[in-house]
Amino acid sequence: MPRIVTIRTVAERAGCSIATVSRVINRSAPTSSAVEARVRAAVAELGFRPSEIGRALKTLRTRTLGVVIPSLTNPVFAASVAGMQSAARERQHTLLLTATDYEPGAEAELVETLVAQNVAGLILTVADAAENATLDLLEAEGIPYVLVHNEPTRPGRAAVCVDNAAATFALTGTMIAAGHRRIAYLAGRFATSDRARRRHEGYRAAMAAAGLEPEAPLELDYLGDAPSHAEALAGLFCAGARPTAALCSNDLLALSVVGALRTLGLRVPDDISVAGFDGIALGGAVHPTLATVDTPTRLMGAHAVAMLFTMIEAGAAPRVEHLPFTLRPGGTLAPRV
Amino acid sequence: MPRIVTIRTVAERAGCSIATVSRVINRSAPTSSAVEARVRAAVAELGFRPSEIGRALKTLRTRTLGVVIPSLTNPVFAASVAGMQSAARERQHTLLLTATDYEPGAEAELVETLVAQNVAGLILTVADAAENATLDLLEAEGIPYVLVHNEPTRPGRAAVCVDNAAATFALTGTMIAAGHRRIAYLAGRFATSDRARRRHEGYRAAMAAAGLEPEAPLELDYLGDAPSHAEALAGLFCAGARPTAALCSNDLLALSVVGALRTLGLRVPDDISVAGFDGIALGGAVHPTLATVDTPTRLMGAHAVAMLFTMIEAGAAPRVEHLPFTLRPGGTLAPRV
DNA sequence: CCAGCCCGTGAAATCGTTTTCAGGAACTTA
DNA sequence: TAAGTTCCTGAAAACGATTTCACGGGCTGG
Repeated sequence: MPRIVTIRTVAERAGCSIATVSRVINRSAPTSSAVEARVRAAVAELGFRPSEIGRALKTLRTRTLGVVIPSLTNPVFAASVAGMQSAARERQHTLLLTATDYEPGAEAELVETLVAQNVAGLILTVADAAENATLDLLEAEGIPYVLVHNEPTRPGRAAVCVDNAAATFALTGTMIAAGHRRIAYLAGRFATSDRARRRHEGYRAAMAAAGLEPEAPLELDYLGDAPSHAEALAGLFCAGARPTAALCSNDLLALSVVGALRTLGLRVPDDISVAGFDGIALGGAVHPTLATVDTPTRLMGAHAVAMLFTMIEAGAAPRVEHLPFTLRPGGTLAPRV
Repeated sequence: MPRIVTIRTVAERAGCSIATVSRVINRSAPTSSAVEARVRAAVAELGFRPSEIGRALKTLRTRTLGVVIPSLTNPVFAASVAGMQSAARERQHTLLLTATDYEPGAEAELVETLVAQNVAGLILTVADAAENATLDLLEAEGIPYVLVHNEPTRPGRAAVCVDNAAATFALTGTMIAAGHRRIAYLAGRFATSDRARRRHEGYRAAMAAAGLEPEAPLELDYLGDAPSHAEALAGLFCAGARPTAALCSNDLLALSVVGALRTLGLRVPDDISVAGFDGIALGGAVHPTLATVDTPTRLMGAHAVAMLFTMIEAGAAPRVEHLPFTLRPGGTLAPRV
């Protein structure tokens, strides 16, 4: 029994045409105050709210933004979506949310779905922004989009992100300054994603700048069961000449690594220092607190929406916006004595 | 430059009427294999995808589910939305996601927005399911909805939840069995929400059943800064005869409480045992691991979607589905020696 | 061989809006 | 008073799909 009160109902009640009702509602043209009052009264009495669908069909524009992220389970993405949601709401828009769940082919399919819904624009975090047929398609169709977390190398792609390389460069520098020489690099399942690559580059650059030998990255599934992590880490950290510190490519991984090291009988940070990346809230709630790079995740989502609107409304050209990161000291990172 | 290829373009290309194209696409009526082949070819060549808007306007039904939650920042809600998303995707639907950010009046407004988009149904977590004008409105309009996390007392409201009272009853029982007699109850900002109330009831019932005196609940903002929590807890736990255990109404709060107690110089669990509620993933990543009630959050989201579909498609009557919880032992809860 | 059926197809109505176009009333100005 | 403005309003045409209705051709059965 959906939607029985349409603009026609209102028009009858107010004794005018539907065109006039539309004009009153959207203030799209001047109306006499008498008519306007009658229309407003009718709207209120009937509880009328214009159908977004009817409106969208005519204008071919919806008040909806499409979102594609890998997963909501990762607090980083959850936080940025939260930022998008509140920024969108301020502008009377809603989010059509989809997640790939790390399924490779899903990106293209989800974008297609969203485009079929005539979203006003898209915000997405993709595996690789460089060679991405889906993004090419959006550009070909002229549908505005903004990337979040991705750092596109190719010009012409709009994005909101932090400078991942600079951030790991700085973080690695802090660890080196604390006296660490052998710093392991532990990567999550994102080893193939563009941002993970950039982070790794920053690590290598910092090591090289200090005249140190970068370690080969060790790839781990984050938030996989801790036992498996312990096993994977045993080889590296239970050897004679082991690293004194571990740089993890994200916070979830870092928290898991701290736990795994503990089960191996290694103390953090006494035996091994650990640092993460992202700055998720819970990093500050654990003990010892997690040393990490604090990235303004929620803000990134909000800025992405803002940027998308400048593109939609003002036709602004795509650009890359770098948001500032800060190093967050934490108990897991101690000077090497 | 949106959407240049419509069903009409396809019809011309295939040399048939738009009605036939529609029939082929939806298999809504038999077509000759020759025509069908031509239409499919045209669809493929043109990359045609039917406009959800056009379709929705005619049928007055969208392939979209509206979601209203308090916040994405809480991993509990993020996880249940993740479950909804994947369940919806299996059924070729997408989520229109909104969050109230704990703003009191927002619920009604968001639901109105979603209804204006002609969502097929709604899934929501509200502050109070008992006396809720918004839900009454949905029922009056005949729009199907399912609550998640809420435990409606009034019959006729569909919901997927755990038995919060039974769960805290069990958890409190475990603590009592471990020898604790004075068990503090710490509540989050949800003190007013129906599920928080149910949890508190379970605690009180368990205490009463054991012939113990329930403590007055202490209300805290969760994930507020730890210092403020330490301050708030100091009075209770630095007294002479202090509780030996604290039951927290959710995991985020519990993690924060553990940290706050630590800053007060109290050891967990040696001096004070702590337990949470929800079973968020990170509870297992911290040390000591968090004792808690494990609730199938993601599953709840998925089940909510499933239930919603039975209501939409089969016209099933609203019902309350209780999902099982399990007590998850953890290092924060130790026997009192 | 003819009547009757079934099957595939197209024309047209419809969904709820926005928007263009034209017309009528009121008012100003010569 | 006539002509020219200005303003407000309504009729009607979109937008892109689904769906009803009717029709024509090829069957089948008597």
